[in-house]
Order: sequence, then C-alpha cells, then structure tokens
Amino acid sequence: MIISPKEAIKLQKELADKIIEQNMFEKIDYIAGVDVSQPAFMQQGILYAAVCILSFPELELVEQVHHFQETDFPYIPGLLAFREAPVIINALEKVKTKPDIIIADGHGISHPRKLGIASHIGVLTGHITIGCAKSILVGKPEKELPPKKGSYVPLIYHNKIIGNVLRTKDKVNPVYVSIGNKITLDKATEIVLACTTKYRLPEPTRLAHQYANYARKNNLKS
DNA sequence: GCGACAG
DNA sequence: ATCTTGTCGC
Ligand SMILES: [Mg+2]
Repeated sequence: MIISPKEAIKLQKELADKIIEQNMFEKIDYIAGVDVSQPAFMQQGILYAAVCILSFPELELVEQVHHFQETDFPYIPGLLAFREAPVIINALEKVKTKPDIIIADGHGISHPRKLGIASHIGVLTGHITIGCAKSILVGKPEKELPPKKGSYVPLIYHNKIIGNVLRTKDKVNPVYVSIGNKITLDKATEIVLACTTKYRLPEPTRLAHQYANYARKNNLKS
C-alpha cells in the first residue's frame, strides 16, 4: 500500500484545513529541532531522522534521539513530507523530554497546498510546529531584505503573506519561516531568531542536521 | 506547453 | 539531500 503522489496531494488538501494559526502554548521550556539524513543521490534507501531537544532560552542540548527506516517514496517538490515525516514522527516517539515547540527543516504553510512538512508533522502529531526552510518552494519576498541580522520581510504568494524571509546572520542568505501548526507567524519568527546564535540556521535544526548525519555515517542502531 | 521546484 | 579541500570575503 504505497501511497501515490495523486493520493498524497489529495490528503494534503484535507489536512491543511486542520492547521491552527494561533498560539496554543503558554510557556516554552524546550524546543526540538528535527531533520533527516540520507545517502547521496539515493531515491530509495534508508533515512536517518534526528530529534534534538534544547532548553529555551538557554539553548543547551538536553536530549537527542535518532531513528532510521527504509523509504519507498521519492523526493518530489511539494511532497517532501511523504518521504521524511514518517521517520521523523517515529523518532519523536522515542523522546523523553516532550518539546513545547518543534522546528522542522522545511516549510510549513508556505507551500502550494499549505501543507509543508512542518504543518504535516504538526497536524499528525498535534504538536506546535514551525517551518524553517533554507530556500523558497513557492512565493516571492515582498521587497529587498536588509543585510542586518534580525531583519525580515514577508514572503508573498497569491497576494497573501505565507511566511517571513528572515536574516539570521549578517550578510548571509536568509531562512524562510512559516507557520507549522498552533502558532502565529510573528511568534514563529521571534522564536527562530531567539534560537539563532552564530550560525545561519537556528540551533535546534542545525544540531538535528548534524546528529542525523552523524548517526547515519556511523551506522547507529536502535 | 514551459519553467519553477523544500529536502 | 550529499560528496569534499581549499579558498575568498566579511
Ligand atoms: Mg533536511
């Protein structure tokens, strides 16, 4: 029962209606970063997912887990979640320290059908999620982005604001922040910036990427 | 029909 | 996404 791209698109349209664009949290003590690592140019193969839990606002690593499994779904722009979300969700179930917010490496509602991987994970798990992508899938920046860290401009698609283009480091390419689930764009942007130190990517996602890569290269089991 | 196109 | 050392710019 391998879901087809056509069925995947239909499912995205249904799940998109379940997204809540309001802050559904009160306190933020722990933030998780999730990402996936895979062998070069392997459409079919094993995917390693990593979840890094950081204390907030200290940003100290308090727990990290990984999980790996085979995949059959190829990478198709717009359908990334059907390839990466399964292993990520399984990894999340191994975590002891339940995160208040999850930041995913990819888009949230800044997606052709409003259901990028961050929203996909949010709707399926009920978690509060934020999308933080490294490049644009759809939309265009409203105007030129100033070079200073902390500056941001709206990401526009069909004349609507779907996210924010955020500069997380002086004179370095920005990241694209969007609502995943149960949070507002303003709060999501504020949190991503608060999670940023000396690198382009926010610490949760940066560390998850690093650990997923480490787990895969060292054939970590479990 | 053509071009764009997260990771 | 990943491969992979040195090298250029701030
Ligand atoms: Mg990734």
